[in-house]
Amino acid sequence: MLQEQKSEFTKQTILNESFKLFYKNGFKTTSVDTIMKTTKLTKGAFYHHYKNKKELGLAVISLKLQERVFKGMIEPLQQPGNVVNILENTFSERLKSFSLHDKKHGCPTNNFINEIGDFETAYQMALKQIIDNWRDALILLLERGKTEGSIKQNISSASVAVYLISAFEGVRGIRKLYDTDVILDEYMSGLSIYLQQIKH
Amino acid sequence: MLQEQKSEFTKQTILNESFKLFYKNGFKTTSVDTIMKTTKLTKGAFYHHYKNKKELGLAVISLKLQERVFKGMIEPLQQPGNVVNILENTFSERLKSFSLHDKKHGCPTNNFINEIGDFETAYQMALKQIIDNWRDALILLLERGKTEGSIKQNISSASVAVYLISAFEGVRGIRKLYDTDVILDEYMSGLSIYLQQIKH
DNA sequence: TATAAAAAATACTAGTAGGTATGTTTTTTA
DNA sequence: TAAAAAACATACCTACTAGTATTTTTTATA
Repeated sequence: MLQEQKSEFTKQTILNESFKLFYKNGFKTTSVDTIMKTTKLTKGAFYHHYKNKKELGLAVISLKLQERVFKGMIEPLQQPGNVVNILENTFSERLKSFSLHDKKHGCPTNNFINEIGDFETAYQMALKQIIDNWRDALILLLERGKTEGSIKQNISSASVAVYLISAFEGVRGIRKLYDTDVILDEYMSGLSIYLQQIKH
Repeated sequence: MLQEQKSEFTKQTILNESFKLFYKNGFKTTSVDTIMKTTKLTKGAFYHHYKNKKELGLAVISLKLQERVFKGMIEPLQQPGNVVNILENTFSERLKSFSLHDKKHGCPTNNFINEIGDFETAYQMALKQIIDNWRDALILLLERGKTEGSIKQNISSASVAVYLISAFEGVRGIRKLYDTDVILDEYMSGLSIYLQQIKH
């Protein structure tokens, strides 16, 4: 295999395994040794590709988490159709689509935010980028709804966007405490009530 | 000093310092050594009063966190007055009352939930208790509102309760990423919009 | 006031953490 | 095909981790 391809493959493998382990066991409490054991590689390989654990953490945030939020929560907003329907579908369907694993361990982005969002500026900024992108995409959709007449004119799109994101991330955490989906069903019903209010 | 009093004082000191350090730096990443250094006591004292770190963690959850949520978010719900006003005041005033430290580090309960809510059943259950109490208190208030005619009859109190809690906990995390209170203002405005919908 | 018991201090263990120094293997290139 | 460079492996270092064993100090009690 070409050296460049092989090297890139190794780096991606480390990144992917790291994401999984951070998601399952937390960032700070997952050691470089543990990561490299799952990749069947050694520490030498790790420190050849990444400067240190911090650089890996930032890579997981700006590559894995960013992509996950984009595909799951932002891209679905950019379709044509009724704005309120898109909102309800995006938030509800996303929740329904989660595996047991993903329900148990919450939102990987929210986990990072709560674990290291107040730890170092570099992490803070990388995570902020994700939320800002999400918020902006929601605002854009809500403004389209106002233009099309499906969303009330007198409500602040930014406020609705932030409230929607907050509730979603919040319930992803709270669900960790329960063994059933009752809390998710209640969330979805609570979301519906909210969307009724912003509908024109 | 009486032995019993002195002993209880020491145990409380360890508990209080632990809460502060867990809040600031996380549970898993705060060592028993670090805790005992701030108390000016030694490891011998710690392991005399607590079986292990897990027991301490559970004590912080069921004593410190429980009390904090009760005083800040449950007790204010149990006053007489218009239900919608009580809800708006409780959630908004609480946010406004937070110090810079508390804004920076989010909600200590939510931090525990996201860090170890999926780690061990014992933690899960202790944390679940807090959320259940909060949820129950909100449902009780909303049901009173329905009886009094200030809250719409056809909305599920449990759903509204869960959505309110989720959004509150969610924004406490997200605020960590920002250096300003803009996100909190947007949350509060988004909350207002929600409460308009459930008002009769 | 001697003795027992509780509270706390000291010294230690075995295991894990991030990171480094150096060696070996593989691939590229001249 | 030999030398250079990149990819990866091995061995190790220092600092820190939860927890234990033992000793000293303080307090209660007979």
